[in-house]
Amino acid sequence: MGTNEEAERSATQGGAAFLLAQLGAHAARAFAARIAALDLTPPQAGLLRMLAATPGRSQRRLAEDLGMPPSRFVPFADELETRGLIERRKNPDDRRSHALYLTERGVELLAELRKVGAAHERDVCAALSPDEHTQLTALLRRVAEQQGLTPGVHPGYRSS
Amino acid sequence: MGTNEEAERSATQGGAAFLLAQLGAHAARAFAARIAALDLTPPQAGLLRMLAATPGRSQRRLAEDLGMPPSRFVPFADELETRGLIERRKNPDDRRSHALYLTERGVELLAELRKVGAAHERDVCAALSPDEHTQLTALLRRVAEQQGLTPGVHPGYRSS
DNA sequence: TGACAATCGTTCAAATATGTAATCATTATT
DNA sequence: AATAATGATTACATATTTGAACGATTGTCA
Repeated sequence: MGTNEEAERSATQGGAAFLLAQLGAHAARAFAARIAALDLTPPQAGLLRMLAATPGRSQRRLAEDLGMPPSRFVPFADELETRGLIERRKNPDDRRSHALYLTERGVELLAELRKVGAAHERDVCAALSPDEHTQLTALLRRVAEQQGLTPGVHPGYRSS
Repeated sequence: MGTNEEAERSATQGGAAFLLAQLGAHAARAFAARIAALDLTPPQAGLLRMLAATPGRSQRRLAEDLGMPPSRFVPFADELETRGLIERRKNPDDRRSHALYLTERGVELLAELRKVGAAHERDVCAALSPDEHTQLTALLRRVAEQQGLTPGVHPGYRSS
């Protein structure tokens, strides 16, 4: 009678949690492919966004929110600084920490990034009507909030 | 007027695509933490599910669907075989390929896995009413289908 | 004030993971 | 029968990631 099959499907493979993981990986990969045209990886794009939202943060806190160990953050920020997208300044109040800021070029690239993000959003949700799109976003936002996720922060990699 | 802020939020950080990526990573990580109690990683759980769905497939096809190169699949299957969860049998029709099957213990562990999956589903969607839960699942399923995702297959890692 | 612990950024070496190419057995092609 | 192609495996070379250690600076407390 196929009840067995139905139960299995709904439990692990067809449930919302699995679909979230599957679609999340798909959306992340598609986004990565798009921003590769700007020579950016998702964590790099994340840093630019974080600096636009709250400039002048220390590397340690940024690394924490990005979910990477400080030792890995150093070469990560190095490349972005070499490319002239971000800037390290000495914090006058605490001279051992570096405050990070977007450069002018960084702000420009962020504008490009937003265009790409909008196109990505449209593409991923192409199956839905405008109403449904709004509906989905609202549901997801509530789930994210209840799960304790920080808005706008994508913890790509976990660590110690 | 805050319109600027609003636009930025909706474009990249608050859109459905970003929420999908964020929630997907969160759900995947939470699931990984749960099945760690069974000494399983997400790819390992995926293989068990795939073998339950269609037994006797060749390693190459399984590796393909799992998104890993065949060379990496070998030690991956080795461990599961050592632990007595899966079994390699010579395919009589084509003796160079190995057909993979679940052992009895593998079937038992899969039952445990389903319980964990159900608990995970409940936890992730705790913010939603039963109706909303159904609604979300339906929306996600349509998006997944339109994006061309294979049902029940989570391409954890991409490769060549 | 001065000694000591804690923090930030950084570097470095070791462990780990990952992909590519070569290898062996078997099967398909001609 | 000779040759090409395929599946599983191995070997190796390379990249990634981690954890500890270090110098510089700041906080704490006697």
